[in-house]
Amino acid sequence: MSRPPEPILGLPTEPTQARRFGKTRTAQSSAIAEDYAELIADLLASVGEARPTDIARRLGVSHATAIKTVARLKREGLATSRPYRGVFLTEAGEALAARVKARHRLVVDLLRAVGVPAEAAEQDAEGIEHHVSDVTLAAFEAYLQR
Amino acid sequence: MSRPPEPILGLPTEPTQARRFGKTRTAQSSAIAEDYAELIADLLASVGEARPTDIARRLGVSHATAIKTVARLKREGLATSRPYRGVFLTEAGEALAARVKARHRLVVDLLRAVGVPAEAAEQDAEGIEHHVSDVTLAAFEAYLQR
DNA sequence: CCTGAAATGTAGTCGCAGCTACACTTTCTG
DNA sequence: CAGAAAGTGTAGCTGCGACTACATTTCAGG
Ligand SMILES: [Mn+2]
Ligand SMILES: [Mn+2]
Ligand SMILES: [Mn+2]
Ligand SMILES: [Mn+2]
Repeated sequence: MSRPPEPILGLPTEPTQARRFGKTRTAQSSAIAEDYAELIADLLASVGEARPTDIARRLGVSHATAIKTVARLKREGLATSRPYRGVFLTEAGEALAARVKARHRLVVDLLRAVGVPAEAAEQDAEGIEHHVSDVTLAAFEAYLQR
Repeated sequence: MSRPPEPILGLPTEPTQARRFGKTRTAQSSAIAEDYAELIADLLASVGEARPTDIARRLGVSHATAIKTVARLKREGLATSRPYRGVFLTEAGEALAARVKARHRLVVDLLRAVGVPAEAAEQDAEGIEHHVSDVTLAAFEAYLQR
């Protein structure tokens, strides 16, 4: 007979903590897809096309890396592309990009609102955004409208 | 002759954006080490030892994964361990754990302060914490003392 | 309209973080 | 104190995201 999960002083319960870390890992694995979707949408909107080289330069990675990751987006139904013809977003990809872009803005705004300097806010938001849940996002929105 | 880097409407300049994404990638690669250090310190403080199985259960990963990652921490000079004898932190590891723990608390407190519900704050902080720079952290602290 | 530069694609390698399976050691317990 | 249970370690596999090197295709200037 195994002992019942005895809670430890100050620490969350074991399954609770495991679930939290697990969700964080999941969020992390979608982070790159989110950034690609957002960036591709931005490029399509501002310059009319999203070429692998441009994506790569903006992300600071090699073009080979960008191309491989775009292949993953295609596998996941977020993007389309044909050889030598640039990258586009599917409906799902555009929807993701829109959500991600709105969230990005909100996170930056919240950081600015609590006194974080502009460049730090932009920098940190790039990572933070991927870990902000809908509940938290709603709280940010409420806070900003107060 | 290559065209001068013409800025694009609404988008950050190319090198700026690349630098931001790069820093985010770097932060991400230290995230796991940070969580391990914090957790090992917590276990040592609360139950007196940090066994691979406990670490694994708390993180929600297999014990094999925990052991491999601890090996990486040892390589990086953050932890020590001997076969079948549990894991300990080096001075560097303890210093990291202390910083990480303080930052974790501050992030949760900030989220709570702007109206994020308790569980969402705890959950999201687990990922957010790894992307909060010192500048942002200072701003959080100032805000909380307003 | 040719040709060289730029972009694109592909192959192969690496480290990390996950997993399962299995072997071995330590600890607990009847 | 012997055997069972629990913990530990190792091997081998996967996918991802990064890289370099090289081959191929497109495209723009002369
Ligand atoms: Mn981002
Ligand atoms: Mn973003
Ligand atoms: Mn964390
Ligand atoms: Mn933490």
